[in-house]
Amino acid sequence: MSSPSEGSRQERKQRTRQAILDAALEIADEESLATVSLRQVTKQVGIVPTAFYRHFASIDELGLALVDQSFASLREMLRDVRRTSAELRGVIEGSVAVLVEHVHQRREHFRFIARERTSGPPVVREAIRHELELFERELATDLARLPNTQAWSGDDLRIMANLVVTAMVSTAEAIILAPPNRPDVEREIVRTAVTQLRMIVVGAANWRSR
Amino acid sequence: MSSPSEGSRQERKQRTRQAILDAALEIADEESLATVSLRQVTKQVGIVPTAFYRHFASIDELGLALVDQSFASLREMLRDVRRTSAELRGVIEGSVAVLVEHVHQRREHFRFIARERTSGPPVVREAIRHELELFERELATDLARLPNTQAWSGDDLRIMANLVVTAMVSTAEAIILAPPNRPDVEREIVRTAVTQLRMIVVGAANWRSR
DNA sequence: CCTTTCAGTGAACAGCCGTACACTGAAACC
DNA sequence: GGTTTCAGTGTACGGCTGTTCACTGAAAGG
Repeated sequence: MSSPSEGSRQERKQRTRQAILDAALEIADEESLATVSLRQVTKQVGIVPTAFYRHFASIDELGLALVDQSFASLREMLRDVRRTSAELRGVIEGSVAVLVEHVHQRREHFRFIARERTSGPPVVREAIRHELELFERELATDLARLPNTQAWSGDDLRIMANLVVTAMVSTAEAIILAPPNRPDVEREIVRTAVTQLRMIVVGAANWRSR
Repeated sequence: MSSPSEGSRQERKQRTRQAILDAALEIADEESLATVSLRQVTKQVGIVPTAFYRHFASIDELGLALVDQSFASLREMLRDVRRTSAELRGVIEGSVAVLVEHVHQRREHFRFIARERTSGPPVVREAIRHELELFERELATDLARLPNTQAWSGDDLRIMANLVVTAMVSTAEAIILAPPNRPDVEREIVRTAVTQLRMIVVGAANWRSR
């Protein structure tokens, strides 16, 4: 009559799995994935420590699952950037606005990537590095559609994409770090990001045409 | 006759303190400062765990001391950049070369900053953020001496310095991550860094003069 | 020379860590 | 309806964690 929860067995398993991922993400947010213990996570979920192994073989594997989910958020953002860029002028302003919106919506995912990229378990670090490289390539194809970039080499597009990604990761970090409910601080960050993107775009164009 | 080691009492204390810092830096390099335990460190130094407290009140305090030493390395680099930039043409190439050299020489310090900036204990994170801000300001005054920047606002100089620091931190990370004894890979990183700095400098100049 | 200082010692503590193993009981299957 | 599957349970283990406290013995100071 009264099940411990709704749904079929595999639905319930999936829900527990997601609860573990959410709990780990939340705990890791305080310091880093390296400080997340299996026991903390399971306690927060409300299951016994050993039940963890029904879902993941190790914390590393859990970390890789978090990488997947975090990059899903990142790609969602890229889709939004493409959609809004097609509509109207002000590509740079629009893109930064989308970035800001997504960082707020999926704050923990963006912070996870920024953080574990340099500090996580080696496997996780490697996975993030790889995903970021793919992401850069995707961005490079978008940049190729900008005006004044038709004659560029693939190399130069990749270099520019790398710089843009670096600057945007840094912008995301700044937004995350900023105190909440301070629209003035955030507007300043946006202004900096927009200016930096302009420097990059205009600079790349002028440098190439020489 | 045979002392446990040379030197006066406070000299020996200073040497032990440095040994603790070195050991912590080495252990943190594997994952992060958050995974460094007092017992690991003291074991590596060859002293008993409780002796740690004769030098630091906590791991956090040790972390702050590491921030100091790491930024000393960073400032040493900036001094070298200034010295070589004054001599000759090719400011960008010269500066990147200096960066590469210093990253190799003080690899663990650079990695420590890049890593703990986002993942360390909150106090350490905050200290690094603050030091990086000072560093950016220092760099901004240097950038003001470049050609075509006389008319710039302080704001724009700061924004540009921020972008340069971001790009150089990213370059340092790439060098550290690169497999050793692969001059081809490293040359590619240098080429990317130089191109990116050119994009920034040329772009900033052109954008401003409009 | 006698006293004070203090870096390093060593035992003991309570608490958390990952993981092993045998188990239960309800859902899924035939 | 009887059997199988399997998410979650409960106990137990050795090992590592930070921190306490009283101590030793050599260097520093009067």
